[in-house]
Amino acid sequence: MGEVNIKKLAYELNLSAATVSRALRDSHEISAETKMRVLEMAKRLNYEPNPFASSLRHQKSKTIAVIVPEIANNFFSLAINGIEEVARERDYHVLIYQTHESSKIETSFLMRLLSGRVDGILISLASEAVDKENFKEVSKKLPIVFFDRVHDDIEGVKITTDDYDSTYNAVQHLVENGCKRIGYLRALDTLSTGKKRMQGYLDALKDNNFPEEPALVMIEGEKKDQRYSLIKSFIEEQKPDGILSSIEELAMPCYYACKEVGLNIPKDLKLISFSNLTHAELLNPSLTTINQPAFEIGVEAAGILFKIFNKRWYEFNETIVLKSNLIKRESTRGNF
Amino acid sequence: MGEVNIKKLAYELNLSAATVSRALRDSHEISAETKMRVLEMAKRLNYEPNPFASSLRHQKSKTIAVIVPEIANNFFSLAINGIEEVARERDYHVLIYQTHESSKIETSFLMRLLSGRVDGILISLASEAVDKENFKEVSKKLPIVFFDRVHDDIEGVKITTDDYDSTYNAVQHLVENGCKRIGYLRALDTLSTGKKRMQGYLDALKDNNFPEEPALVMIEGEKKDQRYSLIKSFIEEQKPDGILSSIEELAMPCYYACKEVGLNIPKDLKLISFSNLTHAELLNPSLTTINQPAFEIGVEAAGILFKIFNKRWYEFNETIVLKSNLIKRESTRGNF
DNA sequence: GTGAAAGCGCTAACAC
DNA sequence: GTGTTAGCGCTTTCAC
Repeated sequence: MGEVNIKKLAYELNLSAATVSRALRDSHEISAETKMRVLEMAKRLNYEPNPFASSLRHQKSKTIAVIVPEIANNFFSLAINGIEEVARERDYHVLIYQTHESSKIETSFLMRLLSGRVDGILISLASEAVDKENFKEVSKKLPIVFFDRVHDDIEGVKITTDDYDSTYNAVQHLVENGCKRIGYLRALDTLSTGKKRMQGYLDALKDNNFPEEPALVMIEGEKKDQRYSLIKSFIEEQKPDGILSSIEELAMPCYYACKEVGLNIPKDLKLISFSNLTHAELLNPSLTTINQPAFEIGVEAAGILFKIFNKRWYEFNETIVLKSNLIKRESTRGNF
Repeated sequence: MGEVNIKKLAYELNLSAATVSRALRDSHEISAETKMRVLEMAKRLNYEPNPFASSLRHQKSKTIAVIVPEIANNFFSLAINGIEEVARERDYHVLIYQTHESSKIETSFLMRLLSGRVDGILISLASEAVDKENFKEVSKKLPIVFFDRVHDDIEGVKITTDDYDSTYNAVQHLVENGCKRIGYLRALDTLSTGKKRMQGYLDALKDNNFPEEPALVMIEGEKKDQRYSLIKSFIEEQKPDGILSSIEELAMPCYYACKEVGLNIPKDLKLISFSNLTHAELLNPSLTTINQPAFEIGVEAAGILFKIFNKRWYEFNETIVLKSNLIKRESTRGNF
């Protein structure tokens, strides 16, 4: 309840509300002197315009929504960081929502946002299978930019990384370092992001004349608390000498499992993973990572959204691909 | 621009807007049948109430603001996670702002929020010296809850951890493991949070009859990119056999510095730090941490804010202290 | 260059 | 139980 409003300013200045409003918006119809007087009074009384009144009037909110699976995640928190910085530059506000990988929650957020609360949406999809129709519905009414976790069947503007190349090159790196049985820890398999990562792995194996061996692909179950035991038995049963993890959350348990099983990384098993751990360097052993430019993805995604605001947004249907970085460290060092 | 509004619904149903509005809010004055009809039509037409209109009417926004130094930080992202979950339960929206430790940016956010855009604020203060007057001004108009990074001179509701005990006990642990020269990496010194951590360190030294030695307290400079070199020379010059770091960001460089200087953790130097690293266990060596209940702090802070909404908020001036956890690992193992 | 009036969508008094 | 009216604060025709 900003108690001082335009009416009050107008009263104090012996002007009409209309004039004050125009002066505040620096309209050319207002004399320099009046503008001065208004601005001064506004400052003196600590006037803050009521955002709801002007949103109601303009049908725009100066607010964007960010929907992510989790905030407490090295990748997403960095991306949000980038988004927030861009938004701040433009005096926009950022609403944040986490889906915890549930498409039901995701959908309910999207529906709620159709009310006009935001001018646009930045979203990284939940891994649970999505309702494509929903997105079509939403994107008819609201500009929406997808980042990192995207789906081919859902049209729209997308910012991703070179997922296919990343896993392809990662496998290549493992092969060069002598791996013969390369396991893959699969995740995000309902999303294009996950499919591309998987395909890069498969194609790289093929190009190296490795036999197809489905058992070397570990499929994550529903429950997150089963990850560790799943990985442990995977390692024990399949005896891979290299593991490529498609998400950071599956790579960490490998460390624990190897310790438990008595395997040495990298002597017995080489490990590489998508990760935005700031201190992958300090792990024991340091982790070879596929490092995604998370901050830049956030900046890019937000940047595109603002571009869309300034044009007719539905003209856009592009996909921008940023490059990830393969950072070689001890976990893949040496040959066998 | 939710094109379907109450007027449209009213028109379709041959009712007045007021009746529709009442039906939607489940008013007791409306007949069961009418309610049914309205609800059905609303669903059929995908009606979403315009949040700005109702905010304007009610002078409340169903939105809270979270102001933190950084989002991409293990502690803050977890806290935000907790906040978001609580907000979601209550159908509230969460705006996010990062100050990058600048009190100027912090102040400008606070001022902008006075417009009524949010019903309350959760804030973790920037380390840069704060303008107390500002907060008094803001908290007159808006409920505000401080968490973790708090300031004694600023009145208000606060959620913190047992900072003094944490450092006191950490020093105790180092002493028990044979440390004779315990260095302290100081940060947040303008805030009570930082002062309490420092005091816990000082008192623990005194209680163990250690001589006062100001040079063993490393004061962080302005520039973050100087952290590493600062720490390196600190270690070389002061030759501490134990280091207590008041923030995670100062502990990580210790690893690099020790490697560079040829010191072994924990054989030559024991290290302990405040940290919410998920995988402190996997560092080389694993890091003994003071683990703050970040998620719970977020939940608690948001919970209190909602309590304040339901009562007369200015009655509150309490401080809630949650306990941190000292998790002993290899970086402080053994005696010399 | 300034003012009066209407309206964005919703809701609460006040009718009946 | 339902309708009429006014107004939240801001902006924008349309007057003058």
